[in-house]
Amino acid sequence: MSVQDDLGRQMGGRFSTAIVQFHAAVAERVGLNVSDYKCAEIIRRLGPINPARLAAATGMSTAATAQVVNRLEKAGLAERRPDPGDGRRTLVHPVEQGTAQEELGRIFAGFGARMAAVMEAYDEEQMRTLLDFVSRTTEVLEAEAVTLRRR
Amino acid sequence: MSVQDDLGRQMGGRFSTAIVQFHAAVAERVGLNVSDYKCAEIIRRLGPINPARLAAATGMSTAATAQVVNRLEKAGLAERRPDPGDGRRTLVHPVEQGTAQEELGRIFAGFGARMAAVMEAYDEEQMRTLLDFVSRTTEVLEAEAVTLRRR
DNA sequence: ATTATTTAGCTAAAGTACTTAGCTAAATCC
DNA sequence: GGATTTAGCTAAGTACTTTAGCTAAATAAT
Repeated sequence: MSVQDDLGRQMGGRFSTAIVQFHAAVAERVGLNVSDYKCAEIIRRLGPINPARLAAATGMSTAATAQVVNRLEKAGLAERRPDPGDGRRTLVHPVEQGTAQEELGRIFAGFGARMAAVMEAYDEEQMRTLLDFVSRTTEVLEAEAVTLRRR
Repeated sequence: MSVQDDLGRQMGGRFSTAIVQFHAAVAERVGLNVSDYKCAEIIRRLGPINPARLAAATGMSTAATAQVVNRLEKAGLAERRPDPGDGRRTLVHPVEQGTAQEELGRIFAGFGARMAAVMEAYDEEQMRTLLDFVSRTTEVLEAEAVTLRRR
């Protein structure tokens, strides 16, 4: 039972479950379902984005994405605007102010503080190792997901 | 823009999305929805388990869990048996053989091989750091999820 | 230039999954 | 021995996702 095995087990089971549960709890707290919350995050992260790309990023159909955007507009978290360069296209813009955004800010401030406390245990060198590991693992996960879907 | 910020950003965004997407892809590949797949994993990991605990572990209602177990039984991934000690209780047992399990084995063998390649870059000391980080982060995530739901 | 095709996004209807409510049976309590 | 609690299930209602089909704008073809 090596350290590597421990790590693999932890990553595959409790850790990934914890991530999913945490995001589900955040979404619930803000009054969104998990899909809507995930889309809101992507919109905020990738700036103005068109529905097709949003659909591709989440793996959902474009129809489902349109309905997600409908709900996010109602919730005041996103806004549809016509693409000035192409009349067919729509750009979904993030809306930065509003109660939902403020609540999200508070939640992630609390989470950030706790993670900062965890981080204090590591020096610069170790943090570089952690970042490297997270980056590489992300790439493997993304690549595997694509491979699995492609077949 | 410190290494710590980079890590926080990566963890909050791309990494957690990648985990979710990967598990969704695996589930789809095996012909299950994400909830059913997650339950199957928990059943396999925690051995014979009763529906109430399974519901608590996933955050779903016991009613939804009963329906999940119905589908898993049909899929040949789990089996209900009466608890010998308490006639009210049911124990959900994992079923180890079958095509779905074999497919899962193949998928995780491939994933494991790629992660092993990532791991080669680290020595024992670094892997201990990684395991420590993952464990602590898991605890923070679980605690935060509970706190968010409690209020 | 006008028509045909492709592209982007949307709505509507159908299917699937989760929740709330209510039921049955076994164990425990008095 | 009857009342209450506990565990699990089914059924009906709600919500989200998909498939199918539509409209409008851009591009291609004749």
